[in-house]
Amino acid sequence: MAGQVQRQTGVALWRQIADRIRQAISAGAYDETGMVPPETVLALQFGVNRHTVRSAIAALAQEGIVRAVQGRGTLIERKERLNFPITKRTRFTTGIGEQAREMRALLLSHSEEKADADVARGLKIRPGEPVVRMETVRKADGRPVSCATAWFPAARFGGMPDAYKRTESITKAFAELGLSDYVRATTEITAVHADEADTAALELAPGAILLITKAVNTDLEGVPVQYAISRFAADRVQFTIEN
Amino acid sequence: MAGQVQRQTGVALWRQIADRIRQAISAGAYDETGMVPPETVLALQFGVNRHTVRSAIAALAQEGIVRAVQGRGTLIERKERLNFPITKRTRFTTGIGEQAREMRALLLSHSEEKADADVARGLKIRPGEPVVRMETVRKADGRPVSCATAWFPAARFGGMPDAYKRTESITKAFAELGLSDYVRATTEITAVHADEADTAALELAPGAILLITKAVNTDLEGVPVQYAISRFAADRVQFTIEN
DNA sequence: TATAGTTGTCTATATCAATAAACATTTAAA
DNA sequence: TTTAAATGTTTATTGATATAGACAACTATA
Repeated sequence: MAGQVQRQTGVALWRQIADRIRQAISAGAYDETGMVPPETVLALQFGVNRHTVRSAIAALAQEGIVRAVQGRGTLIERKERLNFPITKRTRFTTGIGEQAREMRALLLSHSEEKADADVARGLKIRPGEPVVRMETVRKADGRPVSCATAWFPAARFGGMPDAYKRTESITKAFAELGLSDYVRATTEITAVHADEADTAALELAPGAILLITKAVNTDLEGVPVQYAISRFAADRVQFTIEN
Repeated sequence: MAGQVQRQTGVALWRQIADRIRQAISAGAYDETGMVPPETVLALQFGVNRHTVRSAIAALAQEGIVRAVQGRGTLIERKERLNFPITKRTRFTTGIGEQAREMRALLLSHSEEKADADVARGLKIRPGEPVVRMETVRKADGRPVSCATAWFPAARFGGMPDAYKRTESITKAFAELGLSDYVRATTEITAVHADEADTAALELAPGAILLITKAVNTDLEGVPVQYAISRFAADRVQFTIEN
């Protein structure tokens, strides 16, 4: 873990250090001991006071990633990064499903609305045409992985919210509505800092990073059936594109 | 631009606000006027003091994104986000090339070394086999877009650094070395906070986000010819995956 | 030439972030 | 039972961050 922390950047040192340790844990840097190095060692490594390191560790403990035990050291509690393959047949459940014991997909809310310019472009319909909108959260072993907003053409998939709520699966919901197969047409990926709403919904550390995908799924004739903007907790996932 | 800023997160308010404004500019939120809203309006919007907004704007001015003019307002100087398609035939120059006036690819350093476990897995060779390693920076219109570390099997592509330095293109360098075509096999995408070295190399705002790709290119027989880890300035690029 | 609207500067104060040094408490091993 | 090594607590001090209010300087427009 080379490289020093930066001062006067608007990002507190304890937060930079917390981010670095979280990343090191996720990369398996402390797998031999299962513990974070002693506070004094970290303080020396980062060139800061021990109290600053303690603030960082307190933040990681708050996230449930480590647990400090007096006299022993700081134990690593959780170490995860889910892999999410993006392919022509991208499905959440088969992509992440095998990597976690329990998968949940929750429908937070839904509504019928008119397509705005962005949605219309994604679904290749005219702006103003009716679409069904769903807000969902997906969890792996109880931990939120992503928030998503998805739109479907209302005429064809008006029953989507109901079917999704029952099946907890886009694929199964599509099947119930008569669409047995679909493919991923395009995926757009960006990264931003999480805003307040997503920080709460994804149970993130404040100021955390989101990976954002904008995806279009089509039926086998190439007609768009779903446009979705998903927001992933960047420190819990990675994407893999296989060509 | 809904949502308030968060306090006591280790990320200074002026920095959160700078990030939000930068993003809003990039999304085209102020295209009508070409100006950022007045400081008093922003202060009200974000629920902070005007001085805090001024700190944010000062940071953006430092980055060259806006320019504050007394009596007039704060003008938007630069507004960019390059699109980077990831396909079977992913090439940097054809992907980004058309979106910028001038493209440069600079070789910072290179060396011959033994493949470590990660590189060996990528190139499907045995750990310890000789590889050529190159550190490169790619720029669009003078602004750094990405830093990359690339490895090539030394036996086959020992001349890579020299060819790359002359041609400023992986594709052309491969061609010179007898490989007329290659395809992208896998791409892995993650996001992290930039460390000090990348902040400097990419001329980033401190604490900025990096999009990281780990990619393997193979020849037409499927033999790996390149393994590369690229680090992109997240607020300057987006990836598009077409299936 | 006023005037409204904007950015620039100044002073003062409160809170958060970071350092420093010393000591207490707990754990594990000698 | 010591002892070393680790985390926990306390106090004090400094610098960065944020708020508050007032006023100056500049621009565009009525």
